[in-house]
This record gives sequence, structure tokens and C-alpha cells, in this order.
Amino acid sequence: MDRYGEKQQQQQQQLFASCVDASLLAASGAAQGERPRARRRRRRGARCGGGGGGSEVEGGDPKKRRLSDEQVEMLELSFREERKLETGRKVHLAAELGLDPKQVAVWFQNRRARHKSKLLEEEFSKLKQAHDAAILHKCHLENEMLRLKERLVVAEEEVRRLRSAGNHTVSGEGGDIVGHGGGTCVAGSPSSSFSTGTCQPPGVGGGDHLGDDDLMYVPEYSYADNSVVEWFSLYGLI
DNA sequence: ACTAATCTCATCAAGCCCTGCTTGATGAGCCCATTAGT
Repeated sequence: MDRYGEKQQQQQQQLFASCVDASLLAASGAAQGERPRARRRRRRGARCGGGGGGSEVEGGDPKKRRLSDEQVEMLELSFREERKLETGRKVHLAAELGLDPKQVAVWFQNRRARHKSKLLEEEFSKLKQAHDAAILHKCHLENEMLRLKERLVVAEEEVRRLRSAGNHTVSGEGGDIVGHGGGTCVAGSPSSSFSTGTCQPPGVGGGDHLGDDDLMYVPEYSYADNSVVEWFSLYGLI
């Protein structure tokens, strides 16, 4: 029983994985491995009574008969108690409901299969929600990172400005600590931090150990706000 | 080991009701389904 259970679990996992893959990758039907089982009849002949040892429908009516509400209710009750159907229970249920034992068995088979696919659907939608939430969170984090980088650039500007102002003071020109227009880099307004890319100080300022790499971040992320919007719309979040 | 019963999975088709969904039924299973009884 255990081995069979394991096998079933594996199959379930495979099925679920393929479900997720298919959905997430939106691969055109060729979701990786083909089914391990190559089989399947195509067409069944015209449904005629008696075929395949099926249940003889009452009165010889060859048409498919729908189970009554009471029958379904009883079967549901029984299913909730135990999803597998031992022979004894099957026969008992069949007798109680006035059905063929085979019908009861088939009902349980279908019920198990449909229960399973429902569970998978629920599981999938939960995972999808989690996935969407993670994407959203990632976007927030990237926005936050952008803001921090902006502040960093402004701070670097400030440091550079103060340094160059300090140099001026040390060089003995006296008084003008602020150094209006003194440094070449100060020309850019501090608020327009993204302009630093074009406002590179020629590295004159003596111990300027702010590497050029630091400034290279700016153009790299300057488009990010748009891409965030694109992501949001891509994932249907806006 | 052999066999009958049972399982899962994919699919068909009737039934209900408006075009696609639900559900009872069937067939295959490929390291030739698995399980349980003999």
C-alpha cells in the first residue's frame, strides 16, 4: 500500500509541476515531457446498452442515467467518510441506493479524480498569488533601492562639494567656505542627482576616492520606473 | 507466479441548456498500472 501511495504522490507532484510549468511558462502545449503513458483510444462506437459490461440501465434504456439527488448525497457522505471503496462497502452502498456496484465504483473513481484536480487548482491559485505578491514585493524593493541610490548620489555630491570648499579654504583664500561656483562639479543642482553622469569632476579634487563606478549606477537605473510600470501591467497588477 | 479486483488517467458523450459545463461511463496501463488473495 505504501509503495502505491508513494507512486500516487509522485504522479500528483508531476501533474502539479506540469500544471505550474504549463501555466507559468505558457509554453505552447509542449510542456516538457510528454505523458509517460502512450495510449488512448480515440472514438468509442455509438453508445449502445450492454456494451462493455456496463450497468444495465433500468428498463433497458440505453441512455445515460443521471443519479438522483438522494443517491448523490449518500455517495457524497460515504466519500467524505472514506475515499477508497472496499468491496463490502461498495456492495452495501449499491444495494442501499439501488445501483449496480459497478456504478458505485465508477462514481467513486470519478469523484476521486475530480476532487484531486480541484485540489490542484486551489493549490495552483495559491502559488500564483504568492508569486504575484513576490513580484510586487520585488518591485517595491527595487523602487526603494532607486531612492536610496538617488540619496547616495546627492550625498556624494555634497561630500565632493564640501571637500572642494575645504580645499579652497585651506589654500588660504579666506572666508568663502561655501565656495560659490568654485568647483567644477557644483554647477549641477543638488536636486538633479541624475545629472551627475554628465557632470563628472575631472578628478582633480585630490583624494577623490569615489570611484567612477559609483556614478555609473545612475544611467543604469534611470529607466527603472518605467520598467516597474511595465512589470505591473505585465502581471495584471494594475 | 497467477489472477481478479481495483486504481489512475485521459477521454468520450449524454444531458442540460445555449455553448460550454457537468457527470456517468469506458479503455489502457509499455522498466507491460498496483494490490491482494491463492
